[in-house]
Amino acid sequence: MTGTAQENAAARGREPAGGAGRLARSGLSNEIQFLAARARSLGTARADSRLAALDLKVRSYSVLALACVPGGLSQRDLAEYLCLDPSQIVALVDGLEQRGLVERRADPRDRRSRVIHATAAGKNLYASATDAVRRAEEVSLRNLTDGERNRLRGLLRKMALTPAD
Amino acid sequence: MTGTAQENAAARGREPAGGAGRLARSGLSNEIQFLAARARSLGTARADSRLAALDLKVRSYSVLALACVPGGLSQRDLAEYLCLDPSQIVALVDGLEQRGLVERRADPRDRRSRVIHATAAGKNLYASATDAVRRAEEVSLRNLTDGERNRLRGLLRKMALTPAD
DNA sequence: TATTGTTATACTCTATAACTATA
DNA sequence: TATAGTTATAGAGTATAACAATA
Repeated sequence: MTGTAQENAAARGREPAGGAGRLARSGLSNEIQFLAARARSLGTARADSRLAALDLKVRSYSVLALACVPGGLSQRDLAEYLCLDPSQIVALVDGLEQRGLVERRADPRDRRSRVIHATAAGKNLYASATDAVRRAEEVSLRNLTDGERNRLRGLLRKMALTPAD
Repeated sequence: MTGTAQENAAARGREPAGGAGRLARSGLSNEIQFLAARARSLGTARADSRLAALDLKVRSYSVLALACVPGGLSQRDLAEYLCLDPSQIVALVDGLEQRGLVERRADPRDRRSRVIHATAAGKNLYASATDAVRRAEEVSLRNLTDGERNRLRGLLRKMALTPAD
């Protein structure tokens, strides 16, 4: 066997399954935004299926992760970090709070604000959840070396984590 | 003025707006999947707002883009590339077809399949749409050099465009 | 038997506006 | 007057199963 599967398919005069070869030549596949969207779609599906055993999804897992940040974060902060509307945070925090995983604490410096903290149970579940998410991410990144993963992480941080417009 | 805005904020003893500093230290912000999801959220919002003038969204724009690939693609292919269920493609193609932007053609080699082709009007609109999308992407990538953009594109292609599990 | 496109349906997610309590 | 959280509601997106036509 010589050459890649795609080269072999091309040598046989047809595209690989699903016509992925033609996609690779479309303008879309050179758009960083499209690639990020595809990476996200494939990745959340993989993570959701692994988080299901813990009765979590990527969305609730993300809230739990931020609730584990020392000092906690306000619901406003959660909305901003997760690119969700503040009204959507309510149900997510409600669900975790009813399971005893997080709690809303009063902010002594601003009584309008509620600071979300993970409970001990929440931190325990978060530890299991990060393992599940890491295994899912391992699948998504299977074609990248450690060095490539670090470079990709740095570039994405620069793209997605820098101050807004 | 010396130092970054974040350093200045830290020097004043508080976090930058929205507590972004604390986010940067959370485990979440080191997950490539989370960063890809954030990049996608911010990017699609920017692109959608610019595509609105053309009566398109990122989803319909993506279908139009693939319809412009020479030879066209089956609806099954569209679903696979866009990570959507085949049943969702129907309404997207319907909408574009009713506007005369794409057409369903019979596949002579498989009469079950319909090949989606962009019309001349569709190709014209696609040209305007790619400009709009490029301007939106420019905002998302404003902190990256050309070299960094090329590296990011290559890494994302490797991550999101390689054969499935 | 399996696959393509399609329809129908229910479910989740998302966006918007309004309300309350605080600031 | 503005902001944090909340509620209600409508709209958009998504997943599933079933069906007809074709392979």
